[in-house]
Amino acid sequence: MAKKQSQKKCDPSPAKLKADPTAEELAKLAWAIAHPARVQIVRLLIGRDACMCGEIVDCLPLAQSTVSQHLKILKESGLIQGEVDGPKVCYCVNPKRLEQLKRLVAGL
Amino acid sequence: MAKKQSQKKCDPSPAKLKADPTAEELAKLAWAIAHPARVQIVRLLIGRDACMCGEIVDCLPLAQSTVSQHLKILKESGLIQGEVDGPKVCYCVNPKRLEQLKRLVAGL
DNA sequence: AACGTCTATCGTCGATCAACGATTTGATCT
DNA sequence: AGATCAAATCGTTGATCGACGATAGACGTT
Repeated sequence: MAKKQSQKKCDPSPAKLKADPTAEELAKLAWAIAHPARVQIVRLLIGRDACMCGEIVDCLPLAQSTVSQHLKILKESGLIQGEVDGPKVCYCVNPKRLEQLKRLVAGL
Repeated sequence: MAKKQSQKKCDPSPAKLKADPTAEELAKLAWAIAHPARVQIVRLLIGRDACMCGEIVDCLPLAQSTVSQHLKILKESGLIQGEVDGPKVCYCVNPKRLEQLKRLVAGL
């Protein structure tokens, strides 16, 4: 008690908690939904199973370019994917990635 | 702002995406763990049930002031709480808030 | 080929984050 | 009181976000 933890470090390795791939993975996925607009987009896609960019723009009080940016962030996280369908792009959620997010959060 | 978007024809019930408190709530909680260091802090607190700030600093490759900032963010999200214990501060997770996060993510 | 539509990207701007060192605050002990 | 240690806050810096308008690219249609 009241002993200075100069020797009793929390981690024996000097690398400390550096090597924690799941922490970065979870942070990355959490970051994807760390904005109300992106949460709504994800929910929209889950509810509709698929949706074009234009529809999403119509559903949100944001400019088209802003929505496109949010979609890009979501795509980079792997939570959603968009396949080109002619002149349009059809977005849908990536179930595996969504499951991974749920698993990581549930495992906290 | 957003005074020019005149209710497009996205959905018969546009109010659905307007007032969406859970989206903001989820975004807020997700934001709290949207950084690897904060994920590690939360895990640390869950694993130890309680932890002093100094211990957390020793566990992370970050300066004390930086850790303190992350703790502040986590505290503001409600995910953790710190009670003053003499000269030190004992941090612990807020189980209710953590449950809420898990529920919101699982409910996606 | 030219046009119109849909989407992505560019450039900009203000606001915020993340990191640090230095300093201040707060509580305990001698 | 004074010394000491723990934690929070201050002030700064560089990087990134979030928003937008404007523009460029891809594709089907005329």
